[in-house]
Amino acid sequence: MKNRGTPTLEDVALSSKVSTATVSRYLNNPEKVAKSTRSQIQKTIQKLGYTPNLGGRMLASNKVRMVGAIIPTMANAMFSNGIQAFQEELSKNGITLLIASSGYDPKQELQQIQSLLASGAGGLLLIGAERPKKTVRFLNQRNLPYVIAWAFQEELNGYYAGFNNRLAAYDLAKVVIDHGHKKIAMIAGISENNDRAGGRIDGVKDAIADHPDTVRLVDLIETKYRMEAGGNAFDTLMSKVSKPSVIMCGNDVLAAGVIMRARQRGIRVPEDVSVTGFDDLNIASALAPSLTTVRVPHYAMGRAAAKLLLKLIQKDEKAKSAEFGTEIILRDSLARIA
Amino acid sequence: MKNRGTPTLEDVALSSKVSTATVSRYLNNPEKVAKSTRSQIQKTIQKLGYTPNLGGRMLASNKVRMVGAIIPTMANAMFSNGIQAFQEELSKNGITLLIASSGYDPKQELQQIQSLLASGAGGLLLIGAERPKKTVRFLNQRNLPYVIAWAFQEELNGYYAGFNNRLAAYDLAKVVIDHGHKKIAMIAGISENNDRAGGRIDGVKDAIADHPDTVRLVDLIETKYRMEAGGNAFDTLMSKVSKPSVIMCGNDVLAAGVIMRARQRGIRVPEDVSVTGFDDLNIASALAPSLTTVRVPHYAMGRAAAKLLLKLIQKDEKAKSAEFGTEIILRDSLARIA
DNA sequence: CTGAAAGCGCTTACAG
DNA sequence: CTGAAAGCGCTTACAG
Repeated sequence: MKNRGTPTLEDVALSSKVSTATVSRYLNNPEKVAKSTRSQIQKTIQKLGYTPNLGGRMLASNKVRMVGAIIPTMANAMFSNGIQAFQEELSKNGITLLIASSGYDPKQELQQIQSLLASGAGGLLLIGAERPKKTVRFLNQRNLPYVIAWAFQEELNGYYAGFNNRLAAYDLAKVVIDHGHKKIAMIAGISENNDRAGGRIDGVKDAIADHPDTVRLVDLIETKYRMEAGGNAFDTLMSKVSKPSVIMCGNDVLAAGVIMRARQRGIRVPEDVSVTGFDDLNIASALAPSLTTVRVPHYAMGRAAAKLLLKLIQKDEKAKSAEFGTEIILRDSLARIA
Repeated sequence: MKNRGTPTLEDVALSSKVSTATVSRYLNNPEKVAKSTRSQIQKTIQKLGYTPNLGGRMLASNKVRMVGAIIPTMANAMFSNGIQAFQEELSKNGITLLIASSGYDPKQELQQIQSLLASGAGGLLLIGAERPKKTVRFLNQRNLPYVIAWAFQEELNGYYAGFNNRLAAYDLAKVVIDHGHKKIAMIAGISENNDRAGGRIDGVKDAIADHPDTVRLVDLIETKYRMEAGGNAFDTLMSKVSKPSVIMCGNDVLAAGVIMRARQRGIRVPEDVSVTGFDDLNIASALAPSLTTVRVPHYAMGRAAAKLLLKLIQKDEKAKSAEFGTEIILRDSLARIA
């Protein structure tokens, strides 16, 4: 014992009259150590109150002990469920989650990627497929396993655990059109640097393009995913001459803002204007009227992302992207019109 | 370059034609390096895509680089805002957040504490003041700095960044009673192992005890913080002979469940029964009727928790607990009755 | 302002 | 089943 406070593996070895190699084996592969030696070491570890030093371990071996996730924001239910599932699955496999947020800013995302790598992340969960070349280059150069969630693009390479935002929005828009709506407005998330927001816009446009002579997009506003912003966009839309019969929102938070503001303005949903959302957060069913939206399998997606990332880290050849379907949840905020 | 994939500090040194000491200085105290050397190193770091190896750093110095947070659950907006703020503040100080969830289970909490420590956490954020002696003993034995958030108990030692749940609930209950309510029911979170849930119950009871002859607690149901559970508890309450005039909920999620279920049952809020929440999540203002609740300064609290923890880690003598006040937000779900 | 060198605590072939 | 020893990538007095 070098008498320096925290006991080291060497202290344990000395005190147990074995080599450091044996103590290390005891720690990592106890079955490779003779029973009698085992109990001897066990005893002195107890006595000294020894705990392995992470720095030493990390340096000497290259086992992945941590994985990072960078999400646009935590202050929002959109990612909570998925991340919870992701973390649970990692924890089951003895891996710790490092987490950071980018505020939807690609520069911050790169910064946080670097920061999490510097903190020992041996793999990464990223949200969405769209990011600057610089970031992708950095990732590839480091040969870093990473999984993209909340998106799925089979044409691009990379590993995904997600869903097709464009298709999901297309399906919802088709249902909206089937309900007789011909004047559609959209309040979307900001599509710059956000392929999920962009995909949802494109999906709505696709469905409208199927009916070029009858259905049209009367307005499209991109704004932040905040209730207040949704409400403001609603005011803008309703102040125009050509009012929509339905407002399709880029997510449930925007839709909640719209429904709330409509109530304040004395505009009835869905009698005066229909509203749809995206995500099926808790809030969707609690709103009045309850919200027609797209259900995203957040929890399953988060789990799948963890499993996929774990496979990539183990260089498992069978690692394969997972695509999730989405489901349209019809509730009261969407009216059928003549 | 040893041509082994990940570039090391030595590769950077070689390629920059300086010593490893200088590169290390550049990384840790750039001002100690000549400007021209600085930009030289900067360039080759960029070129090689170098990121410092955590194991090496940890082994060579004892700086705290990571901090852990263990929260009951991430799949819930209750903690999102606070954790977001906590993470942002850490990030500003170059510290990475390790995160884990306990599922409200003290055993899992201890497990996760050990796991985060083994992953290099040099400090911890914990939720609530109540935990088994075993856990507290472990924490103290390791001499580990930690901050307790979402609670504040000046009589106990330890460091807090939080608020007094009991007092906040007491204040709200007083307002409820001032509105003329005499038959109060409460749908609370599960108080076992949860001092926040317990404190809120006690606060309501305290206020009722101020009016022993006129006001009474007609019912108290403890249940999980889920909308569905809130709805079910509502059904139970309304099936009893002695119905409450107001249902005080342990948080906004439960209240949302109540309001939703009431709507389904054709029971009007607040005409037939009033409802209150706790937290002032986004959902509170979006509900119909909008929810009277207690606003908790989640964001400020998260930031303060990070600042406090950072001070503790730096052994700053001025480290001091921070108590936050809460605010009652009067909205439409609470009626004044005769 | 910079470099040579020791050392942080562990793991892991390799040899026996 | 066990040990001697090299080496993982970094930081930090110390000397210049």
